[in-house]
Amino acid sequence: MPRVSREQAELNRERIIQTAVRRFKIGGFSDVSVHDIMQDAGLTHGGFYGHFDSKDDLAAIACTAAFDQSVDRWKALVDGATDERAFFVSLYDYYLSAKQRDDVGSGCPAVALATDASREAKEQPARQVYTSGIKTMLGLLQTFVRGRKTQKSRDKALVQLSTMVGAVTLARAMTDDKLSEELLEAARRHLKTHPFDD
Amino acid sequence: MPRVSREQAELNRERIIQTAVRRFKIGGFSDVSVHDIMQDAGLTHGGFYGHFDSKDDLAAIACTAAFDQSVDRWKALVDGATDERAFFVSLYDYYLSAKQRDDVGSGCPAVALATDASREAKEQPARQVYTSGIKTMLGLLQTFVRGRKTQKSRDKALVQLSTMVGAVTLARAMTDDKLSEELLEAARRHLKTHPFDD
DNA sequence: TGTACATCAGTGAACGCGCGTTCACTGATGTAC
DNA sequence: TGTACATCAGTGAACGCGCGTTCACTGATGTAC
Repeated sequence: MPRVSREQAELNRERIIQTAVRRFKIGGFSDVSVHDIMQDAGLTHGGFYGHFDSKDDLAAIACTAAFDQSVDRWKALVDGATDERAFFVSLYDYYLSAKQRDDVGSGCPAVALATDASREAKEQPARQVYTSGIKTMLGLLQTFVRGRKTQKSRDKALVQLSTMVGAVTLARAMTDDKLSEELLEAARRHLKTHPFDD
Repeated sequence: MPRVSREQAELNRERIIQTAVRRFKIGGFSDVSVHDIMQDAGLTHGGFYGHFDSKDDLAAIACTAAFDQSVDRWKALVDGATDERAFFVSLYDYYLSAKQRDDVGSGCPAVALATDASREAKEQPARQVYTSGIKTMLGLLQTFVRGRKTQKSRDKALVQLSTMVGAVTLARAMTDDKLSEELLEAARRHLKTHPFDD
């Protein structure tokens, strides 16, 4: 059934992007094919180039969408928290949970796309989008660290993100469930014990 | 020139493995082809299956070799250090350096292969090898943490590795050199300021 | 509001290419005498 | 030690397959009157 309404075409485009976000996070840019994404979105591969210039083009767009969604989720945690400490505790509990570890498709793009971004050329839009996504997250973290303009608060945000990203990255790779849980639990305990303003 | 000596054949095999270690760390398991590796090792692709059962087989073997080399490097740092604190400082300075960030082929497999491992099925040998490599590294770290049998020292090792892996992973993905350096510097400063036995 | 036609979103066959793997072949190496 | 022959490490063409991308086609949507 060719030719759908413009409204439907726009919905299809959005569905392709959302599917790409999920698939790229799970499988990486190069292991997920245009055919995979289009089929998953309920369309055929030929129509892809009516929506996007190339697979790389979609990768950059999907990367942008992924960080937008993730940043929105963080902001929702901010709104739901009574003070800075409560924000960080809810962030740790969410970020370092088994749920976020296992549901890669819905999880944080900072973890899922880090290696994919680093393997792209520096000129590739997807890698630049990834970099600016990380900057946004660091900015958000630092905003909620006490004494937010100091070197110490900056370091805190950088180390905090590194620890969270590293813990989830390692936890996802383990075949040993107990060790995987231990990694998340240790990071949670550490970050809560050595709070953002120590 | 077909048929080389058995000695030379063994050297060729070792060269293929070493080439695979470097290439897989840089490009990932699936983006590096058998042809790439064989050519890089100065051979033609057809001979590959005289040495290995499959590409997956090589991936597992290369993963083992990569961790062996990395663990040896850590042990050399142990031998070169006067006390535990000196060991950790030299580890941080080495691990969180621009050199280790930029030379992915020679760098730590825990960072380079983390996402590749996590995208393999749990039954895949390469992922199991990755997991046991991480266990070895954690064991080494914990051995040199004061009070090495406590929950605290275990957590310390887990968090330490997470922070190092996360910082290098993110630093590698950044297109912004200053931010990349900042990530490494913040992790170095943090880990040295909050020492292993705090 | 109804009709005639132009537009264009989506389809699926086709393209050239590189992949992992196989295999008949080559000729130096290894071995038996 | 020298010779004859078997072995087998490495070669490169070939396989079926899936990739990103292109394109002629279809028929419902959008538009002009």
